[in-house]
Amino acid sequence: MPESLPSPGDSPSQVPPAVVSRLSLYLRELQHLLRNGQETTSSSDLGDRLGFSDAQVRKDLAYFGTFGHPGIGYRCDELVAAIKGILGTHQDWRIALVGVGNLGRALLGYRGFGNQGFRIAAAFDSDPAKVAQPIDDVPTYLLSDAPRIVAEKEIRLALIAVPAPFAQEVADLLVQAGVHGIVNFAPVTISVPKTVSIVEVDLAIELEQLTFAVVNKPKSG
Amino acid sequence: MPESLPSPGDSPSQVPPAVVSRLSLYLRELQHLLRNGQETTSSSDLGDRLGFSDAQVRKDLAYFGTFGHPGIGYRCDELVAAIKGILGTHQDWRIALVGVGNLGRALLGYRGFGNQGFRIAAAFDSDPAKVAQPIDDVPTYLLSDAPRIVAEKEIRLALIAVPAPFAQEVADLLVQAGVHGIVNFAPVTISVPKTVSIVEVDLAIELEQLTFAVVNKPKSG
DNA sequence: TAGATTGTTAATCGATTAACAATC
DNA sequence: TAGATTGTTAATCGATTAACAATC
Repeated sequence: MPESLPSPGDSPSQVPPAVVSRLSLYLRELQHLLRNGQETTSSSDLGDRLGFSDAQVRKDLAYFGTFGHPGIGYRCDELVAAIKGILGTHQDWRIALVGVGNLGRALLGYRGFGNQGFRIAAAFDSDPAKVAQPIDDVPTYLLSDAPRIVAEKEIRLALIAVPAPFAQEVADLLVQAGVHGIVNFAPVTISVPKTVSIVEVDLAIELEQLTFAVVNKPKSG
Repeated sequence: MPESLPSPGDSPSQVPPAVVSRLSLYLRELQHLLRNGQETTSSSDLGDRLGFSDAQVRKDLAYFGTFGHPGIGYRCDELVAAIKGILGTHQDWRIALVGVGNLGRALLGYRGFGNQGFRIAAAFDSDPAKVAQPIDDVPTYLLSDAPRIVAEKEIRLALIAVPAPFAQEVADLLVQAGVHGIVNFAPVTISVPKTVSIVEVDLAIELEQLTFAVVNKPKSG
């Protein structure tokens, strides 16, 4: 039987960042197994599916507690709940989206946040024409209303989908408004206070990782 | 004066993956410096801007050759050319996009590939209605035409932007058609032969990394 | 020249892997 | 019970940092 579920904030102060991203992969795979009716799994099964060793799966989880059953493995539903607790996604998170261009609209239309505990609760743009009406049921506002709306709706995360030259000022405004975490899609490094977390997603960089790998493959053309 | 430019494929067989992703960040920052008229930089300047140590910048570059000038630093244009050579983006890459939904259309409309050496040369979907006409000047085709079009246009990279349940079969088809590298936006782990490179981009996972960081911040609410 | 900065080696630090007693 | 599998410790491996001679 597992210990009491971990509550967010309990995590040991020094967990390697790589561990946290694997946790997300474990979660995704466990949810997949559950959908297929599989009730338990083991560190070697889970590792095999994702390309990690059984030892790594167990070590990663051990940073946060003991969630398995010796001789049995892990109950998928228990481990899902445990990992959600660790990642902080047992609660729902409201998100602000800034920038209602092509990418912004795609993010607004993306189903797939929902079942992971995320919801875009407001979208902002500085162009009045783009925020004239709700998009995919998400209310839209002028960027200048962000401080008020973020406070009212208790929004803590934001997605920045504006052109690169505006990303830093938008980030500053969001931080000012009380946002604690930002995913930045603009291809520029932005700086935020140490109290704010940031994740950068840059498509060109992902593609460069790919070309490097392709060009340096052992052999195949 | 730098050695001859590295040509793709020259890279030492064992370069840590983290080094390659920093290389992309160096490139992005160097291009930013160039646009601002800055002709040279140093490992400590570059490191400061991105949050790395000067030693790390120099060590990363040393995996691939010597590109700096002792006492002077690095000429931005030389280093840009060198890094593009390493990453393989000195040449242009043609890309296939599969899945013309919300995300697919956003990717088609994304300006920002272009100046990094990438171009979406064809878009595919299995719904005839979605591929009735070009989108943002990109020709669209039925997915079943992918093998022929990929060969004709000498496409080597692909973006998968289809719903999760279809991602694996689309990947299989693309590999069959001769694609060497895939960026997968579907929230599912897909497997490809060892000769094919893959990069996974999952928005929910990025957000989970963020909530973990937010929930575990030293202190701030 | 003196000051700045590289490329590289050696030392430190951190993460992964292997092994195994404890458990079901 | 015998077989399976965990959680954890110790050993290995790899990446980062610090230091410095060489260079401009």
